[in-house]
Amino acid sequence: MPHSYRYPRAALTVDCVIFGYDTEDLKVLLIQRDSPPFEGRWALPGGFVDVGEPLEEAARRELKEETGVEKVYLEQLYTFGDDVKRDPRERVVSVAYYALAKLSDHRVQAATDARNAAWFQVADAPSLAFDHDQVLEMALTRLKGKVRYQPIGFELLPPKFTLTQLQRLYETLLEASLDKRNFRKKLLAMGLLEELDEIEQDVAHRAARLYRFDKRAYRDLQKRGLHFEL
Amino acid sequence: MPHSYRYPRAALTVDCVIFGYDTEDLKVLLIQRDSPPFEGRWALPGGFVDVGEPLEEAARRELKEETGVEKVYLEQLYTFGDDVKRDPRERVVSVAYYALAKLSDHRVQAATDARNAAWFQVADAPSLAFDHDQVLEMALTRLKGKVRYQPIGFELLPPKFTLTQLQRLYETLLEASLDKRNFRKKLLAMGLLEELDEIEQDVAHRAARLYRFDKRAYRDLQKRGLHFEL
DNA sequence: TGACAGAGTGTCCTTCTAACACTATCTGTA
DNA sequence: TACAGATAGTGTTAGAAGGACACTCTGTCA
Repeated sequence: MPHSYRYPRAALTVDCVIFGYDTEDLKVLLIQRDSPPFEGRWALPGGFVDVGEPLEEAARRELKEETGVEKVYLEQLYTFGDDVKRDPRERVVSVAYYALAKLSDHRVQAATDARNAAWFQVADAPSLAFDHDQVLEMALTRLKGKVRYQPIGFELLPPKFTLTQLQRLYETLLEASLDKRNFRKKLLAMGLLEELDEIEQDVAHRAARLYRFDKRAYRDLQKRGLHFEL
Repeated sequence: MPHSYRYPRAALTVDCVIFGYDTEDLKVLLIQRDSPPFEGRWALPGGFVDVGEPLEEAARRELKEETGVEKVYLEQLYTFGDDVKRDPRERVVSVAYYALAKLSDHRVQAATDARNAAWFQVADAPSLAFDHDQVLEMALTRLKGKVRYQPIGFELLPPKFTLTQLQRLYETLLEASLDKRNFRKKLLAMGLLEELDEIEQDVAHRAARLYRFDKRAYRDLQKRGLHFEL
């Protein structure tokens, strides 16, 4: 049953840039397109928004359908719609979201939707379909900016982590190396970390103490105007 | 000539939050709606995006049509589309832009498009049509956040200004009072201000020296990773 | 038991931040 | 013409935060 409008309308899509961290590298979740345009090329998960569907819900739905990943904290990134030919078929405006996910929590269900989904190292991701290279780059810039003044880094680690893991994560995101003592001093001084009575297991050296992110302290801090600043 | 699609589509609009500063208060540019829905109510300037039109261009066009204001630096704010009933007529997704304009440069052309347009003090703007109260609030939050680490404040002043004017502007935006000596020290140390050989005219007290924003120095700084931070 | 791998820990110097008050200059009026 | 009013302009100091820096501790494995 076709739907008619007095004037032609752009199609509306959502795309998701999902970052994950793997004790080593920053990763991004991609799918392989199974139909034209860009058949076979890798792309960000995403798709068309239903007319009765909230934008963020559409993003979540597509993400789950295409990769099996769910329950991530999505944040709106930007709406891409200045290039009217960004989709070769017709005018498409796309609202991009981004998120941080713990890789450990999100083993990808390959080919849920008859599609291939996989984590790629951000550093050597393939060239993507549509303008998704641009979208990814913007998400990365935003992530790097945001991590400086909001402790979002915690989202990328397992619930219990060592200070060294946390430091490595920040070093990866900020592309800088940080002083161990200063890093610890600063983070502990913020009071956002809860020291646990547990230590790492199964490592071939002295085991490090485990910490947990103290969400309550974080919320309290936020109300009084947080200054995070690494 | 009607246009048909296999699935129903949301309509796409743009809205503009234009801030201006008036040596006293922060203002926002509003229009009065001349037709339903919300006939007679004040709203943000904006309207439907043409299918072949880039988003930002649509925002600029609507802004000019409805208020006469042009040549402002628009930045994308957010895309509102989670409430599917935000427009009572049908599903409408709106991409919001915001901008800073010098009030002196932009005397509003009243009723350009058979509509009333006017600057309102942000503090006592009327309740707006659609979800525009929310949009305005978000723009304000963004502006306040941004002003801390990017010297956007300069956009809101005439090309030549005194340090006191600049300080008042920041005090208005940050809703805080700043120490005169510290403020001057810090701003001058950044090297973004060019001291002119001119002073204020027609004031009933000692005339203050005029300054200009040094865009070249700003661009140079930005490349080396700007730290503005008031 | 010794070599290896990373954990954990303090001090000092420098820089930035915040608090603070008086004199200078111009105008307008008595 | 002088004085009252209004705002311009200007430095110092004390405390806090940031950044540089190196060695000992603890566990594992060969």
